Amino acid sequence: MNKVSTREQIITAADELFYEQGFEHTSFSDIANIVEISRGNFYYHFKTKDEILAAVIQHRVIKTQAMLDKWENDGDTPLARIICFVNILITNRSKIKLYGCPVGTLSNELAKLDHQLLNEANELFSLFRDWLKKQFLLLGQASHSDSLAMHVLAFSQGVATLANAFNDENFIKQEVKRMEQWLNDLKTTTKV
Amino acid sequence: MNKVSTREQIITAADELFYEQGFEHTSFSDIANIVEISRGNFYYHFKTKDEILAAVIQHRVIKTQAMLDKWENDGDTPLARIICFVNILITNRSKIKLYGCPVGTLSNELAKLDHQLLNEANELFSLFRDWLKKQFLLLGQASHSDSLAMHVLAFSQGVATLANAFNDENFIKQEVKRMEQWLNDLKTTTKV
DNA sequence: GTCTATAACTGGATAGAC
DNA sequence: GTCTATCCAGTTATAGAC
Repeated sequence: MNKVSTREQIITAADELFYEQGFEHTSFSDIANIVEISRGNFYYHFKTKDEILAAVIQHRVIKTQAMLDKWENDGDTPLARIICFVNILITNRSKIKLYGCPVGTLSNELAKLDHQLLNEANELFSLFRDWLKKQFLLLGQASHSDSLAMHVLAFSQGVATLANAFNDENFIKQEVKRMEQWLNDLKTTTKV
Repeated sequence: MNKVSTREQIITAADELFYEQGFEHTSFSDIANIVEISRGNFYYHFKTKDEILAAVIQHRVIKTQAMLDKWENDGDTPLARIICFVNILITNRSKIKLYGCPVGTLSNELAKLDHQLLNEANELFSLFRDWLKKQFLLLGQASHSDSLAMHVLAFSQGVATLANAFNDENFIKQEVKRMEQWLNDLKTTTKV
């Protein structure tokens, strides 16, 4: 069992708190309390709050890329892989119900703060978008692969937002079923 | 030309700032600067920040109800009325691109703050949900009118979130077209 | 109803001892 | 690498003059 570095502990704690409480609402004390270090020590590892945010985003990018790579292997067909994506809504439903989607909510918070790291945060969306686009290309939807990728991404965002607002996990299941049906229909038609 | 009361001016300014900057990020000074009153005077009108938030939500509820009533009159058929709803995305696209949906983003922010007025904010979602449900009932979709209402609501949320993240107004137009097509198809089939 | 002054507190950030 | 002590700016909120 390796010892986890303080820096890593800070990133993990901040990652979670930024999701659950929002970036701005999370203070250095909040993070320091979880990691059980003093606020002063904090500054040895990160000089500014933005530095922590940058590290958290970087951490999420790496985790996301690893997840996409895993789906790439797990799914036998492009359709199966897209359904892997759709199913994260089910897997993460209890947290989504409480806090929404980690990607969408951070992106929106930073947009309202007019924060300089907004573009970096939106990179997470691009990872999903490009990956989905690739799958739709393989599905033979060459002419509108990007449009379909955006549609599936928008679907996931809408479901997360409403599941959060109405505190409703069942709604997630219902909509995922609808989306799977739509994806299956897509295979057999060429409708835009 | 009637003089607008200071109280009303505060509510209008707060309404806008909460949308553009978020609730927590907006300070009393921000609002006071716009209304051009001192921070001290502020407390004559509202004792706490939560009181302003409550007034802003109440204000939005009234505006929303008026808008729904207007659509009720403007649209000749239930389908036309639902399309009125979908088209707010087009009408408000420039602001949505910058700040997302005012309903969804406030709801999510308050959820993360674990704020006591979260339920009041979510009432805005319920207004739309119930109104849409009514239209789908009239469309003859008795058995899943609520599920369809939620689907259309989720659609609007997803589109707003992605339009904001990717700074893309065109995406809004594209998805609205897709939704209108889907609504038209719904009339002729009984597919869930 | 509006103002100034100020209290009470919290947040991010620094300096320097250990 | 970790700590305590401290600074400074910004925020909510109050008291009291005009």
